[in-house]
Amino acid sequence: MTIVDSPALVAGGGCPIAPVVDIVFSRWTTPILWQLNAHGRQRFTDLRDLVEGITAKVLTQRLRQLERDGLVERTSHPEIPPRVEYEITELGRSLAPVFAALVTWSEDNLDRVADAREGYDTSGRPRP
Amino acid sequence: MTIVDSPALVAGGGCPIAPVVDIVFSRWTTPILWQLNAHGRQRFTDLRDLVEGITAKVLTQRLRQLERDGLVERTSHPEIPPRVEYEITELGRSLAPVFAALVTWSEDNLDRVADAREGYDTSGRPRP
DNA sequence: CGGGATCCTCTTTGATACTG
DNA sequence: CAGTATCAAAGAGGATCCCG
Repeated sequence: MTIVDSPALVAGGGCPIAPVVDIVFSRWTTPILWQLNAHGRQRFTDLRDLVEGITAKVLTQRLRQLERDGLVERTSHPEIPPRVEYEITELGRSLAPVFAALVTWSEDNLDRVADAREGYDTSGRPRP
Repeated sequence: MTIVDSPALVAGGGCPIAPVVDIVFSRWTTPILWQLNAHGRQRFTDLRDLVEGITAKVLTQRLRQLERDGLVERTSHPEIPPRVEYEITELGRSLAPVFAALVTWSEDNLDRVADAREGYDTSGRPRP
């Protein structure tokens, strides 16, 4: 069994991109990758400050997951006090085209979503 | 206040693509859009069967959200028994390049993620 | 048939305290 | 500093029943 026919994909409703979505777009992973890509190698605390709103506990969880998936590399310096640095990997950087496509779509269509929401909230709600 | 400086984005850790991620990659939305795009207009029950694993309640919630965001259009036929059809909109189809980028990335890199996971689980776990 | 309402479970998250 | 442990809170999701 490979990653593409894992239970996660089957649970994804028969959608070919369900695995990537699980890997790249689970909660907090996008901001973490974005900040690591924008600011380079970061210490744990500095990264926590860059990713606004995240707690240390959750940041640790997400970094472990990203490290396991090969998108982020962890470097521990055996010093006192301890120093741990995180860096985006080449595999992580290979997501750049995906992120670029999302930026483009945002610029072109985010205001259309806002319009749709306004119309829906005003008068478009489902009628039976 | 526009959609791009909404609380959701601020909570997204200062990441420019956080709004799109909220809209497009919340749970189940990708499989739903994928199936609607692949199979065209669908009745509620048929769509539920296409999206494996989803319950009627959750499908309704997600469809409401997608309709509000303008990605899906709902058509209700006042008959007995009732008939409701869902269809992807032009705005929804404009996501095609994003989805295509994800397919490409999957084909090129999903096995690398699998390798990274195996290495991590075998011997790569964080050492203090 | 397409849901809405209700109840209940279970995972995720937050807050706080503690340690090598 | 960079976590881990623990407990409490919250929200998502499932199961079931009912209605137009």
